[in-house]
Amino acid sequence: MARAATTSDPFNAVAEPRRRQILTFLAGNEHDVTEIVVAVGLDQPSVSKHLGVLRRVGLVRVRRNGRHRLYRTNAQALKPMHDWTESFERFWHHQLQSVKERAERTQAKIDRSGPSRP
Amino acid sequence: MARAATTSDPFNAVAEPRRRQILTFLAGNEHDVTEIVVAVGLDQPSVSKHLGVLRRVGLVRVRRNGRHRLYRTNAQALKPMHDWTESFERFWHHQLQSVKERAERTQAKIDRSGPSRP
DNA sequence: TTGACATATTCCCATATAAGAATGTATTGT
DNA sequence: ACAATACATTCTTATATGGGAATATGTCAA
Repeated sequence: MARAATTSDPFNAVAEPRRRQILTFLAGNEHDVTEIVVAVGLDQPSVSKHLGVLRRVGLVRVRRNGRHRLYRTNAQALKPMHDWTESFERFWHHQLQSVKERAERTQAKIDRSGPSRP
Repeated sequence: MARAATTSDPFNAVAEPRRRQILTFLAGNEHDVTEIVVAVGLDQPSVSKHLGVLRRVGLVRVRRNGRHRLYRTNAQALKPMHDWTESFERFWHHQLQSVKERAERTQAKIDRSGPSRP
């Protein structure tokens, strides 16, 4: 069996680099499909399929305007990912702190050993 | 072609729910493989394979202790994901703000229309 | 050395995709 | 109504897994 469907899991939907690229492009401003095609350098059907995935997991919203469809990133749908990664924040702080302290101890040792000589 | 290899992209490595589960379990405390097997309810070979993926992308570190291998989450490797999602933070704030303002306008309209009646 | 225990690796298979090509479907302008 | 424009969908195919089973590797204890 393979992993959970990209169509139901934001983590999986975002695992595809092109889709991240699209989400970044659509953050802030609406764009129609043709503009997205130009921006990401993929053919139109591929873009439409990626947009379909993003739409099904709620990562983008669509609005119709004549024969154009205007897409934009629904940033709120990324908040769960942000929250999940954030739950590790205190650990990477710990680790960075450890590295820093070790470096300081090492430096102190060097200092105590007196001036370096050729 | 399929997506970027799970072995080279942290986003993709984390797309698998079991691996997220493992990372959460290994955050803060070291655990050997048998403990992980019990914690996530998978068979040992599957766990070892997931750990292999996580190790190759740097999301976990290993330390050998006798015949045991102690794994722990390398939280720092999650920071890029945190940063990426965070770049959308101002947009979801905007959107939440819009929702809030619309609600307030609606409420004001209701208030102006006078007390409700049966 | 032998055996038990802890892990990793390999092989096989079913499934999920992503890209590419071709085709279908609206919607607008004339 | 008709052609053109803008997208979506379907079909096919090559590839990447994830799980299960079996097996290999490594390390400690007696």
